[in-house]
Amino acid sequence: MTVTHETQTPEAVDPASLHTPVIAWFDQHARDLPWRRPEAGAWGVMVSEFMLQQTPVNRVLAVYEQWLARWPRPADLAKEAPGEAVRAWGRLGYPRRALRLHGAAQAITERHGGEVPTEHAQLLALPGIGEYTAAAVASFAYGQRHAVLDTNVRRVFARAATGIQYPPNATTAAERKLARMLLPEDERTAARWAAASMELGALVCTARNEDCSRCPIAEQCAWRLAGKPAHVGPARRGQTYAGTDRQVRGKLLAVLREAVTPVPQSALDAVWHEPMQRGRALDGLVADGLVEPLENGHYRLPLT
DNA sequence: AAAGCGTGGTT
DNA sequence: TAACCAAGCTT
Repeated sequence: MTVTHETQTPEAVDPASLHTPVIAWFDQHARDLPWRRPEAGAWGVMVSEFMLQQTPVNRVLAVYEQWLARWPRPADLAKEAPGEAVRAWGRLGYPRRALRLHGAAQAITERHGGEVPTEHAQLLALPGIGEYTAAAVASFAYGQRHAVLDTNVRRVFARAATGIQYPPNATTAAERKLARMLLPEDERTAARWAAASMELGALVCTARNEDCSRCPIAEQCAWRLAGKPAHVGPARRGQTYAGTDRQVRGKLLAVLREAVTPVPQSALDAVWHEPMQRGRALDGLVADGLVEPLENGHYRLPLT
């Protein structure tokens, strides 16, 4: 049987021997991020998780602060027009996240009395919340015991436990099983471990230019002990962007974000020369609920 | 289940 | 410079 990078058996690792050094390292080196402060609350944690989906911390910080100042509770956002959420989202990218966060705020207001739900299943049922975000909110905001598998943690586990440079493109059952095996039994320790292992991946065990000299578990790292073998397997999915519908959508929505009043078709036509692709992109934005077409041929961010 | 979905900094 | 990378979700 061929052993691929996806089915490779993890080295025998003693979970407990990882928890203590990683958590101790976290105590020393954790960044002071606003959503980690007590006053952030579950809503702050949830907002940060939406914004951090595929978007770097540095770009999120300013928008996060403005967002929480303007909408300090889910109900505050829920009563706004969805277009205001899209506008406030600014240039974070993937603006459908803004729409979903707005929808999640409405659901929280209607179904959960305005409080971010504590149960993983209830979180998972909210728009824009998947496996990772549900676990992250439950763990970071409520101190619960969940395997929190984001790209950072997956990379740390791939290296430290499995001995490979990069995890598979999509999260596998084997990764989930490993994450559950490594999760501390004690709830408080598990929540600490989730944040600590993620931070380790973000600051030290990075995708490129990892710094093993600063790693608290370098001596136990299967990948390092194996001589840091180079990644084998399918290349990571490339994200071509230039000339795609995504780029056109971005340009169209940028015009609408800046506009205070509805925008004429001509203003949108100016952002892209090719009419077919331009029309397809605009139709897509309307279908997604990111843009509202008016009777008079003008467009705006959605009021409802 | 593979593809689509933004944006900008780094290498 | 083109490719890679960044706390994923949805269909």
